[in-house]
Amino acid sequence: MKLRILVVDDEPEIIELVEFNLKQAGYAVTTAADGAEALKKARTQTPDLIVLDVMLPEMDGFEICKALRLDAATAKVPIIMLTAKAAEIDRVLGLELGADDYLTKPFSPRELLLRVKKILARFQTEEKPKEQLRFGDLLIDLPRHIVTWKNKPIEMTATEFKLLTILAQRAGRVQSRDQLLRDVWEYDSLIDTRTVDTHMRRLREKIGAASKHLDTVRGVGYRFVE
Amino acid sequence: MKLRILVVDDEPEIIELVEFNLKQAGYAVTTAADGAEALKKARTQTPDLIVLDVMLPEMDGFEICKALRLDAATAKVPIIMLTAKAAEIDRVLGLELGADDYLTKPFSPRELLLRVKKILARFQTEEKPKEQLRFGDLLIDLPRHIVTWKNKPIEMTATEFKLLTILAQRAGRVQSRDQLLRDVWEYDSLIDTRTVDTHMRRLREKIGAASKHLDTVRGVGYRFVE
DNA sequence: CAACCATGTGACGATTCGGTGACGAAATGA
DNA sequence: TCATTTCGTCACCGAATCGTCACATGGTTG
Repeated sequence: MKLRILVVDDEPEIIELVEFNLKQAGYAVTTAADGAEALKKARTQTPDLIVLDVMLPEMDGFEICKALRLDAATAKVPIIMLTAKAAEIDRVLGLELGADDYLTKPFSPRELLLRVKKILARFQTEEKPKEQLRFGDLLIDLPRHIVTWKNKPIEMTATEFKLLTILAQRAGRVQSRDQLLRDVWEYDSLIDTRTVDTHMRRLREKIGAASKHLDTVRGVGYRFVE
Repeated sequence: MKLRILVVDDEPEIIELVEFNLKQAGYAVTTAADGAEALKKARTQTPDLIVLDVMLPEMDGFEICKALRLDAATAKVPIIMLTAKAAEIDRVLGLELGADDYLTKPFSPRELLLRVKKILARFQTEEKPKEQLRFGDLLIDLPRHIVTWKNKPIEMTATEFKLLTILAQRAGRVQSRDQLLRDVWEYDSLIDTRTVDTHMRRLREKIGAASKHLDTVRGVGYRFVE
């Protein structure tokens, strides 16, 4: 499925340039020449990204941006602003507006593409955290704070649960002891890194057969294997 | 590591001026006087940025630009075009060429430096370090801390993994033993440089056929060849 | 060819690393 | 309050890994 991009600008040449390049790169592009059209298309087509010029007749880019954010249907769509003045950058990225990136004119098509890719990559991978993690017979239920093995509950402490969860959420990726200390214990560890080992041991003990998922990578850290 | 800039122009005065200023600013500069030379150097030296004059004998800047884009090895290098005519700007930044910025002659050295910095900053920050390195049948997965050859995992120790990774990330460039000690062992090595040899040997042993990628450069160090 | 130097190789002792059980402190809960 | 659970640290052990050495090998130089 192609990613959809809405381009908002009133200058036909810019529109043409941007549209051509984005289409070339495999995106589905729709365009709008003014604020009213932009808002309407944003709501009806739910694009994955909006490229928005600041300088527009009637409703300017700032206003459109604000309006987009206020509408629940479009509030979360990433926006890249096009601006002629470097001085406007602060306002563009400011809190009230919340654009996700900006480009100052003149910009090269390649530059635009880089930004588009970067922003889309960021938003695309930002999947909402799953409520349940399942690996074979092992089930981790985050909201319920329950772990089961073959449907049989496994008792464990809060720290152990968090440790297991963090590892499972990054299944496959090796986590160093320092990393784990930061993420599980949160405050910058005044804690001995060996503490992680002890908790891993207790965790392994409790989850029994499921401990086959918990891998030690000597000299590096621990890893959850699927 | 200094950023490398290739300057392409046929007028010696311009070359000299640009080269002096860029070097002053801490860049590594190489120059080319015509299209053929430019293409060759662009491919062999993999500069981080190319400053390209439009007006050149034989092959003009537009053609060179196009040729650079068509070659995978140079397609992603940002280009700043130098042009005498403001009227050419559209073409320079336009669809078919895709230069990343332009300067109209005459330009001041400060102006050039500003552009160079701007462009380099943009493209430099976009590059995220790769999570996977693939060379033929050899795959190095950094976050997973796994190396495979023809999809078959290769066991190795943490040090060996780091050594291989560092070499692979700098594929093609020879690394001295001292360099490797610094980067792999991190602290300023109280360690014998011959230790590197031993680890290279163990590494080669373990990765078997893939060791064809590991080159010894007599008298200098080791190199990862693609 | 001979001497020399850089690198490959195998072996070995030293060190590091992770698993483990134990213990007291801290937190929890009745 | 007291009993119980959970936590962080420690000491110890076996095993994996490391750094170094001595020697072999092979390329280079005169």
